[in-house]
Amino acid sequence: MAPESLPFDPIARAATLWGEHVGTPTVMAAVTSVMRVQQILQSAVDAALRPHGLTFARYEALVLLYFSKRGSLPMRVMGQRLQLHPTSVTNIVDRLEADGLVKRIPHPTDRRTTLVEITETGRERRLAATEAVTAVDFGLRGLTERQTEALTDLLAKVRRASGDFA
Amino acid sequence: MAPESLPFDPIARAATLWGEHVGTPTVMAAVTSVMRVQQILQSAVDAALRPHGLTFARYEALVLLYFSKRGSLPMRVMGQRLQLHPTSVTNIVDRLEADGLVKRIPHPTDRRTTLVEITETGRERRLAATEAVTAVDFGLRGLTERQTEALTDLLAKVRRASGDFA
DNA sequence: GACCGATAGTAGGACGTCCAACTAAATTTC
DNA sequence: GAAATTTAGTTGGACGTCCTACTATCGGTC
Repeated sequence: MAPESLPFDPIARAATLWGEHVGTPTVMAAVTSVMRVQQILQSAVDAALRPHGLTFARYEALVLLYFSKRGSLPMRVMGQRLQLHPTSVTNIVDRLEADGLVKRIPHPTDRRTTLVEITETGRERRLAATEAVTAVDFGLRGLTERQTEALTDLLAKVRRASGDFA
Repeated sequence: MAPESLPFDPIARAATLWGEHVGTPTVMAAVTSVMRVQQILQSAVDAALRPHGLTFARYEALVLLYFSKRGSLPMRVMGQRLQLHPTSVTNIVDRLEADGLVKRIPHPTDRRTTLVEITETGRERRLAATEAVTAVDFGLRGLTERQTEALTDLLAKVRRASGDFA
């Protein structure tokens, strides 16, 4: 979240900061923009979730469990779905569990595996939080449907070139 | 950084996770993509900088000071330029100072203000780090020049709609 | 059936970000 | 000129992310 209103254009800043030193200014402007927009989106969502005692990361985990068939998933699978390091999953589940929104239960056959199950409280919390998140529309109101698709397409190219989509 | 290769497409994931619940699936896909690409870029840059004992945040601060007229700036100005909370600036300057790359000096007329000055060591470190960063080209190799500009334009719309660019 | 590599999860630590609360100093107001 | 307000920066705490290292367990292989 920007700490104050910003009298400085970060794209101009990119040019100032980097000039011809790193790739083309064009590339730097794009990099800076991605970083900045991510920050904007993250802030908007987190602000909407704060009254509900959730962060975006924990909310995503909650949603993931909610839509799972049995309402529970192994931690490993959560990490894959949410693109998170195993230790991050541990962290998030710790906090969700402390709030009573999920609980850890042993896997019936594989004793290495821990299942995380959403609780009734967790389901209620997800519903309330979703309403809050829906209201902000993820801060992407600046784009038309078509432009939103174009943005996704361009980003997909980057991700493909970087070996995302495994 | 993705902890492992990812057998799961986060865009499909967005649809799965959110469905019609939050805005349109189109919007969610874009949000997810922005988040993910930011992560990719951040990881690529940080990996390039790690051998030089820097993170992207600290590197940006170093570059900012390097290109400043006097080689020094008030912390407040650094926060504005880098879009950071004052406490983040304190944190970053603490670490840079501990590494001898910058030093704090009092402002000549305003005793509230602390100036941060890049040291000779800091200048050398910036040079080496910039070479490393240049090599990764910021992970945006998947786009043509024209596409890179298009990406920046789309993101600029989002930022404008969110009150960025103050 | 005993080893041995692969897999699931956790512990501890580093880092960057933010917020709330605080001190010190400058500026504005009356 | 004194009081109130604003501004600059720090401290302490919360959070999410990652990495390295570790334990426990599973599954092949011999």
